[in-house]
Amino acid sequence: MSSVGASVVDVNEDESARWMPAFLALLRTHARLTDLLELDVRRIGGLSVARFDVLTHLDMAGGRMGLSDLANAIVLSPSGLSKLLDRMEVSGLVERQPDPDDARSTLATITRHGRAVVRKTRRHHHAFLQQIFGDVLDDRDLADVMRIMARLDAGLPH
Amino acid sequence: MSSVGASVVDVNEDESARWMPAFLALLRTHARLTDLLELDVRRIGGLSVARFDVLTHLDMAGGRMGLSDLANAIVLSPSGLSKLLDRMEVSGLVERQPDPDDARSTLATITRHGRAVVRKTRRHHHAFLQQIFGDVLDDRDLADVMRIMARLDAGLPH
DNA sequence: GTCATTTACTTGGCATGCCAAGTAGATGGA
DNA sequence: TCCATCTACTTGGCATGCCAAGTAAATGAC
Repeated sequence: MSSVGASVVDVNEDESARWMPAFLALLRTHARLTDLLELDVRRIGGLSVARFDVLTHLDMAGGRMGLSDLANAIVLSPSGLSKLLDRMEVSGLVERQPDPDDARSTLATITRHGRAVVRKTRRHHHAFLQQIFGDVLDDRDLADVMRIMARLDAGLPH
Repeated sequence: MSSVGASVVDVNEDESARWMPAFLALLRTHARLTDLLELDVRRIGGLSVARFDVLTHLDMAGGRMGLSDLANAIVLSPSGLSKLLDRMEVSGLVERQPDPDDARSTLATITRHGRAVVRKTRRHHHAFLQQIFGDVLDDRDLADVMRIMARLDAGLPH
């Protein structure tokens, strides 16, 4: 699923950086969290997160989207999406249709089966998220998360 | 590199969960952070994070480790490590040697080249981490991160 | 001592992803 | 109108990962 990575674990030969424990905790907890989310989504309807993302966006968009928009929405390269849709078509989750307005473009369409699976998955998954994130943190925690993430974001290049 | 995933972005059809913004901020910032770390490691010496992890652990362990221990240390499946080492041998970063104490076991050994690359990478990478994480957060932020991650950890199944 | 288990890897097969290159249709300017 | 460019995808090739199955060696129970 995902690894914490020792990219930094043993880097402090010289000075034991004071921020290292917090950084490692962040990586580790995030890894555990996302692993669980991945497993949860997979458990409910057999979807990978990538497939779930595609179906979620299609469903929210009314059932169909242009591939470019879709790739952009789920942060996936065009080639990655192309191959993902190939596999999802085999699974009967989506279909491709030519765009009547632009012959270069292709529309991805969610199937009845795909819609049923994603809606079921979404219901259960949301409940799971509530349980392992929402119920655990209080308002102060949430505010702190927002503040810290904002500071990190602001400090990041670009 | 990595995607935030819409796994939860659009899940709140009914109630807009109050924790959603914090959760999304956590995912997004973590994704940006790890993408940058990946790029940084790659830029310095051409290593992927997986390769860097292997070399780091080997170097710290004095140059050689049993494959099982190594796989465990970097949180990688045995088959994943086996294939990773195949590729790293081709690149001249590591070598395999039979374990004199147990014919089932294999030792991974870092090469001179591997050692040079990982040490150079480590120096630069640590400085980068200091810059985008250590310099940005103050002691209160770090304490908050630790507290929140601990709460989440405690609430996670298992 | 012998055989069922366990342990340690390797391989084959599949899922994901990315980049580079190729194909085809759409567009803008001369 | 015609061609250089763009835009939208698809393909081929490679890197990572995981699981299931296969091979070999070490261990443990009798």
